[in-house]
Amino acid sequence: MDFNEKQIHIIEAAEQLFAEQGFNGTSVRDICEKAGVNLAMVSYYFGSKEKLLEALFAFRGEQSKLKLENLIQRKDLTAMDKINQVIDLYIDKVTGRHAFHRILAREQVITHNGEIAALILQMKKQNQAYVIQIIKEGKKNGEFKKSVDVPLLMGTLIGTANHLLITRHYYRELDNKQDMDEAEFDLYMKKRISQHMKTIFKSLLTDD
Amino acid sequence: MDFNEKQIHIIEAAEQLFAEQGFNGTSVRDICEKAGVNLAMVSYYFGSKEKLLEALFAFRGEQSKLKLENLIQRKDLTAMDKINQVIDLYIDKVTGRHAFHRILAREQVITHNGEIAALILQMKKQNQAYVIQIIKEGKKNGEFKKSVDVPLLMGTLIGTANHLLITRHYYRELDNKQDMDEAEFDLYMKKRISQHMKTIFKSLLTDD
Amino acid sequence: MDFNEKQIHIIEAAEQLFAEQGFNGTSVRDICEKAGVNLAMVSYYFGSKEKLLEALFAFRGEQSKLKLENLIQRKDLTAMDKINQVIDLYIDKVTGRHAFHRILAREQVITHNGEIAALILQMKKQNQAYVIQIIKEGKKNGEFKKSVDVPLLMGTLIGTANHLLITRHYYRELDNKQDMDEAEFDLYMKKRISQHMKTIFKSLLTDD
Amino acid sequence: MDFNEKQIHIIEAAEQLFAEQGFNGTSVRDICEKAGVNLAMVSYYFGSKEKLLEALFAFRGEQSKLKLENLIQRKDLTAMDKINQVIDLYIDKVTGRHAFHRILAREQVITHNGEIAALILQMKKQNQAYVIQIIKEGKKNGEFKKSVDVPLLMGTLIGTANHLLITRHYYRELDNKQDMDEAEFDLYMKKRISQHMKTIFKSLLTDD
DNA sequence: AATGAATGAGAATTCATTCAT
DNA sequence: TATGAATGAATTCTCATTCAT
Repeated sequence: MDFNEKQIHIIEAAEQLFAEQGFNGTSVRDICEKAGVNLAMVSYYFGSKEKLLEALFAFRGEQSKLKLENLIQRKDLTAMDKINQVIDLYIDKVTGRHAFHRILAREQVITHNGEIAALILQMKKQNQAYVIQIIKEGKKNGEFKKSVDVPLLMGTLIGTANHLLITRHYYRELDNKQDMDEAEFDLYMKKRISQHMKTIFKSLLTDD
Repeated sequence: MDFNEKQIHIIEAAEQLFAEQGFNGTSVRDICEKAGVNLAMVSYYFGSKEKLLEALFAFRGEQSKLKLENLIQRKDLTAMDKINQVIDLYIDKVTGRHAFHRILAREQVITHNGEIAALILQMKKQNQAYVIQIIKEGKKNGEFKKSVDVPLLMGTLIGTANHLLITRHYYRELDNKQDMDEAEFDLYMKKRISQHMKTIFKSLLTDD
Repeated sequence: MDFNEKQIHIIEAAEQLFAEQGFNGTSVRDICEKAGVNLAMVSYYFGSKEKLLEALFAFRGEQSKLKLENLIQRKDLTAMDKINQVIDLYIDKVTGRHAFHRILAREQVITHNGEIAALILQMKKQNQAYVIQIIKEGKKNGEFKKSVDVPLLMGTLIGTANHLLITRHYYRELDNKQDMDEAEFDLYMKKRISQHMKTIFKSLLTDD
Repeated sequence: MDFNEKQIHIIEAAEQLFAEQGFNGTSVRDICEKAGVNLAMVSYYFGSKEKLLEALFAFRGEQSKLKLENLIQRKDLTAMDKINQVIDLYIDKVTGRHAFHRILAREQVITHNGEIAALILQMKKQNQAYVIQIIKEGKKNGEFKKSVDVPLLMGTLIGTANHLLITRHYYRELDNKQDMDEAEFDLYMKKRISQHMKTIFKSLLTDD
């Protein structure tokens, strides 16, 4: 779990490429070229391409939980505020420059690797626990009325954000936004998705 | 667009494997072995592995629109009924034995192929048009009150259904359902997802 | 040695392609497409691709000797006239639309096939015999003085004509004739080669 | 243009095989077996079979010009001597163990590759320039009288030498030299061709 | 007499990985 | 610690040919 600078550099190159081209669509040569390191370095540092993927998951998984942990403990926010921040946090992760979540969206590929599956499961459990806690809190103080299927709700958030991100180029055409530049359109979609998810969460959690 | 029996057989074998292992993770050898045909048949019938994927999209795309078309014209259903049926129709497609939609969920891989991207865009446009029509109808007759971002709502349906399907094995563990057999658990998840999506749609479309 | 219309049609298609792309560079599929016949026809009619080449040699070899035979018997021409006509006849064959001689120029490929080698040898012997006869005649009547290595002289004619034909596009650039159209340039080269070869033959056969 | 020992070894193996069997008739497997290297080495070192051919042309092309350059500058030789040496130099190249010129004789195959065509054109231009210079020199000092089509004369030298080399086995039979061993016959042919070409050049360049 | 379907063998190339240095 | 060279296995695709009809 301790990666040196060069290893991190390789992991980040791999992350980009895996997100863009998939695991099988990315060659070790591609990764090393992008990272500007010798072809043998992946095997040397990680043992194999598959182990590099594991390293990537271990590396990014580590970083993920911190923000949620902090969020949950804040006293100055309502439960709804927190939920909204969770939403934006997820959307940020999915749309952000770290391509990790785009890789997660293709988990199938990875399913065969027990090591990785375990990491993902653990991450999901933890995140879910945080959200459940927020909702519990909201119910206790009367903000939230209804009961809700939290795991599915989290799946909705992740699934929707991922899907819309991956297929955003279709929305560009469907909405006739071809004149926007890439960055502008990404921001536009991000806000739109955020708004949409918040509406959903609010509907499901409150009486209106 | 006219495929003979053998071609369809190969397409179906490919569909399964592409869904399970991704396009790049599936070799022509795999496909031919699964289909029980000679290794050269993919090239012979489709020209290349990529063209086989195109054929798959052309083949399944064709079949998809019919059901929605029929649904929309029924006079005996309320708009909400129709929406609920649309939801079940999608979930059926995603969870059904035709693995086509699981492949769609990895559209990135495919994006580089203009032929396929065009097919998908067209399909999406059409499906969206149907749903918009249902919602319009619902508004007109007073069933639906609120305005809603239909493209994102469709994305929510597809994204959520896909994601939950793909990651369903996590829910097995999260919910302690390890004792259910595969089929039973799939049915359970299907119902749960359906319920969940219907709740979301209802919340967004009506005043409760 | 009796070919029906369809067989001749295939042979002619093959002739063109073999000349342009070589024997190994031409697929049976190419030939059948060019000839507009079913892919199985080459095997059906000729047994194999190699046998098709044999058939081509047998077919064109047959046609070749007639003109020389006629030429030799004419009484109205001097030996020098006849030699000059032999030169033009060869150049015509090499530059003409029948690509047969362009294939001959790549005999190496073919050398392994005894059947074909025998055909070529026989053809060469015969043609040489004709030329030797003309030269004998010329010496007898005092036209030609010198002795000459006839086989090599024939080789010079064929080798030069073939080589210049094959590499004629280089001469286009070397001579700055890029503005001439294909046909015009071919005619220009043909005349130039003819003139050149006649000068050589005259030098070698007469006292000037 | 800088090849290591192993690359040169592969190039030389390829050279032999391309000369014997043509480019299309030679598989990468053949080349690697002959060179005693791993099958993947051709791709590894040259990128592709086609690029290997380019490398071969670049490699041999480089070596070719040096000898002519030296020859032209010698003060102890008459122009005729130099011409005769040019002839022998070409015949040596064509008959020598370096199979490069036998490949050149099949230039058609290669024509589609612009890289190679350019290399050949440049080589031809240069060689021609050298010969033109020798002839100019000869005319200036009164050795040569007549004007001559130098490009065609060079074509005659190359075309004839190539053709006679390629078809030398026919001459074995035509001349009843079946009892000579391979090396002896090659030497015999070489001398004969040399004599023949010198006679032609002398006839065309001088008054007798 | 003719052909569409099928196939086994072989083609070139790419891949992840290893190893001597 | 780092790497250039090397490689065996696997990849997709093309090929000439066969065969049932």
